[in-house]
Amino acid sequence: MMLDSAVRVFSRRGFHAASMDEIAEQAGISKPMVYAYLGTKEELFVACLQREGTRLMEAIAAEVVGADTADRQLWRGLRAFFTFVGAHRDGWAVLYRQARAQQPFASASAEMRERMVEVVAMMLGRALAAEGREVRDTELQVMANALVGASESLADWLADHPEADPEKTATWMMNVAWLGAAQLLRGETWTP
Amino acid sequence: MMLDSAVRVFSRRGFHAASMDEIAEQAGISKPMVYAYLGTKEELFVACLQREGTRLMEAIAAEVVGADTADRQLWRGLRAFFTFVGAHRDGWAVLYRQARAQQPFASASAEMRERMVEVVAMMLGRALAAEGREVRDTELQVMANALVGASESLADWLADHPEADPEKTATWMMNVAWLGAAQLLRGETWTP
Amino acid sequence: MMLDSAVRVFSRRGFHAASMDEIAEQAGISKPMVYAYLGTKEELFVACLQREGTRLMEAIAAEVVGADTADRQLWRGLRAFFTFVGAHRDGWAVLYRQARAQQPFASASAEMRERMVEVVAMMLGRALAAEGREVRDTELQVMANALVGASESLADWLADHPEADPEKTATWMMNVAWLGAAQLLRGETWTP
Amino acid sequence: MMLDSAVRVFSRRGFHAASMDEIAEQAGISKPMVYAYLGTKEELFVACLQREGTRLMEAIAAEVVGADTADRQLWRGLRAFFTFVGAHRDGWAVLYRQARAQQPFASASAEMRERMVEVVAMMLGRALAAEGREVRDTELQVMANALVGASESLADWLADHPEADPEKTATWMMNVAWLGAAQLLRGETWTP
DNA sequence: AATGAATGAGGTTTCATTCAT
DNA sequence: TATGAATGAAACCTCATTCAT
Repeated sequence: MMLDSAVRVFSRRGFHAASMDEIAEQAGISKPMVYAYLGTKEELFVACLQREGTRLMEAIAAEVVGADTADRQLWRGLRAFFTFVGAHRDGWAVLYRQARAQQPFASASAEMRERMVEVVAMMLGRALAAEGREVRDTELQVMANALVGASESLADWLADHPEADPEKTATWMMNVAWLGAAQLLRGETWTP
Repeated sequence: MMLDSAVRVFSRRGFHAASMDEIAEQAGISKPMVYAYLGTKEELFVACLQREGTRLMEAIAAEVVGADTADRQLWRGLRAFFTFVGAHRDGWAVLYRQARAQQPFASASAEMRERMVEVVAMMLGRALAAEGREVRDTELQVMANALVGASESLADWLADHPEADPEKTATWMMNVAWLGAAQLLRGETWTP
Repeated sequence: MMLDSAVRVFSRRGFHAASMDEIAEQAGISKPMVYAYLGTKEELFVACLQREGTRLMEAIAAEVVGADTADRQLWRGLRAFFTFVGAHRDGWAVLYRQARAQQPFASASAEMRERMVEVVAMMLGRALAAEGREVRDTELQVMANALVGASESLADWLADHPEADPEKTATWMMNVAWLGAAQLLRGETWTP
Repeated sequence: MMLDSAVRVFSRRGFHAASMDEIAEQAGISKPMVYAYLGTKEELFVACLQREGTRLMEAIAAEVVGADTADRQLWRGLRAFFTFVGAHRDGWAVLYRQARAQQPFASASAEMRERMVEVVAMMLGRALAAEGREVRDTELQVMANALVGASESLADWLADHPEADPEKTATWMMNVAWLGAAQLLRGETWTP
């Protein structure tokens, strides 16, 4: 399928170095077709990004749904995330990294990220509410942001280490996120 | 100065969209001079990256030095980091993001990041040793990676929110990193 | 045709001064087409050289074939050569001259010339053998080299003198080559 | 000296690839000096050409002067020529080759060559007159042209074969020129 | 799930050449 | 046998993008 070829080429070469010629060739069709169906190179990239992004979101949502407590929600979300990234090693992570850096996609990817952060923030918010506590929204945002950033970072690490295990990575991430450095240093651990 | 102009243009446009013409013009000199002094476009970008990277490292190192306990080291490092990023809003964060995505610089920036992660890992390792505990090296790496990732993420956030306060951001980050979500949810906080 | 334009422009301006822009314009197409079909500027020049060289070689070979004695072979070869050069006045001679001087083509053109010299040397060798005589190979080579050089020289002269007659030039060359100055001075002549 | 450096660089790199920077560096002075004393790159090349050309001419003239008969004049001229070329292996031949091919020097080098051809033609003319014979001027020109061309060719050959002996080369050339192929094939030789 | 052929526009890079000292 | 620093101009090459079929 066309988008698959595009994702592959964009990942391998990077947005700029990727040529429409190569993408068309990979897809086994002619360039004008690519333009007819997906439009401009930029639009094509955005299309790739959105498809992959949606898939990721859905994968996570599907997993999180069944959990009740905050920590189990977080855990399942993380596991789904890393599993997805691990399964699309040179798809998602690379594409996403590009999108965040390349000027014309900054907004598109920022928006996606925003959605993600929002979800995490909401999750944390609900957990707080359940404890009868409340936190200013900004703090929640920042906390969520940090969690997302840490996850992205480990996702990159995962994409670069083919031998690494997604589930184990998720566990580590969960520990860092849930317990924090202090507890970890004290020997506490969180296990599913 | 020439590097300043280059940093500015690279940040605004992105590596590829940045033209040597614009950089030269910004610097108030002619293109051949840029080539004479900094070499190729790629070399120029690397030069920018290195200068900013070095400055950042130095800023952090200078602050960390005076701290004794692990948490204070972490705190001071974070504060220095966010202060620096806040002061160079469209310098470091953007450049660094680019470097990580753009093919030819992937390795160079990966190396820099590796150094950073290494430092954090070492810090955590020493803290562990002080507690008489020991952890497998990979786990340390992953933990450090997560912390660095979270910080990068907040750095981006900071770069995108001109009104945000670096020191406060650092505090939040410290809380997330040190206490973890669980403690935070319980209402605990870490304060300098 | 594209190669024709290229030959024309290369001849007029010289390899370096010739611009791909001008070649494309002469051919009535756009620059990218030139690159698409013939490749790099260097490759384009080589293509010109080879086409013209092959044509020349074929023209000579076709004529020489029918001759039996050494002098008639030489005569026919020379006639074919000068006729060809006369008919492509600003093609072959100029291109060839360039190739010999321009660094990147030195070896390619040297090779072509070597083939030519080899042919002449072989012809002389056979003539000698027919007379029951034998000569060291180096001497044969040098002699052939001299003949080829003399021919090249007259070819240049012919290219520069539009009014000159190729066949008459061939006759002169034949006389010089076959009889040598001594005989010519004595009033002897060789006629077809 | 400046011209020496220029000759060396032009020979090694070719006119175009030679950079004024390298020439100045070789000469151990600064570029503006080169411009101050020798002018433009083209003028510099012409200056090289003329100096070397003059030296060659003088070397030949000095030798020819003492000879009486035509064949001895020719012989001495040839010997002087090849000796000179042999002694300046990568000076004269390469420079001259370039000059003949590179557009802006075509006329300058043609003129030099014309002088040479003229001298040879005159020599042949005198020899003919001494024999009481007379030939149309054009024929004389063409004959001289052929001789000069053959010599140039062997000069190139000599420049490319460091082990070759100039005097022996001159002898071969003399034989070809004086006796012609027919006599050589019959086993006749000319010896000084 | 058409395409081959064509192009406009732009970018990096390199030098010959010249001021200002 | 002055020079360091600067530049204008131009050349090669590539690619996203579109007609004409």
